[in-house]
Amino acid sequence: MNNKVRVKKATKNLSPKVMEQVFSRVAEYFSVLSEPSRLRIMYAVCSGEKSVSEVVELCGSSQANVSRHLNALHKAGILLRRKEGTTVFYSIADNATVEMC
Amino acid sequence: MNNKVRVKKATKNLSPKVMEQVFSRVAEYFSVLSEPSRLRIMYAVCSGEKSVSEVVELCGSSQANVSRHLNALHKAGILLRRKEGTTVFYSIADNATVEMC
DNA sequence: GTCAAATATGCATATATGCGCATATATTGT
DNA sequence: ACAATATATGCGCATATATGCATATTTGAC
Repeated sequence: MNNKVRVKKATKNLSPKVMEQVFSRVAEYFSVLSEPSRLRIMYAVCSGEKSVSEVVELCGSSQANVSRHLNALHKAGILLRRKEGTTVFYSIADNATVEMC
Repeated sequence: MNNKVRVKKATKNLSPKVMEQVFSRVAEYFSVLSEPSRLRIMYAVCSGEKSVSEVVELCGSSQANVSRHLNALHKAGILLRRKEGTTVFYSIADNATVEMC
């Protein structure tokens, strides 16, 4: 099945309003991945669950920045979050994201 | 092969400097796809080659904006460009990009 | 309660970028 | 050469966001 048919099938039942919402969501998703700093963080985390301070060590960015970026990646559903005492661990939610990058 | 091993294999021979360049390129690629207006244009074009004015009709944005966005998508290697007289046609360069969206 | 460690957040600033507007450029037909 | 059409681009503005700095918040140990 060619691409034209595939996309048509996938979107034929969507109203223009819904299409706009889809565009917004997809754009937001890509937006989170559109910065080298966050990709560096993704690279640090994709080898296994890491705490914020571990990512700070690996990436060399400031703690404040890493915390913000990890939060953004988490809110976008790209990273999972696990709290253990005062430490917060982040890990890849879906390997497909890493494959894509 | 799990993701950790895959990424390690894919990056083990890359120096930190090269890694940074990779991050920059990937980020730039995602950046182009991180706006609803450009995704709308992608959706217009993914059903088949379209001229600039056709995309303007389909998207409802201004001619200037559409032209800029098409140019950006072309420079990122996401769209192909074909000139015929005064008309410029754009088309999807790689279906994988559409699949991804 | 107090202290220390880990993480998150408020604020100011610098940079980037999308958009509207007007205009430039290129190509075809007369 | 001139006009008409299609496309591209320069400019200014408004908005978004990454970063550094300081500080707040949360949790565990004593």
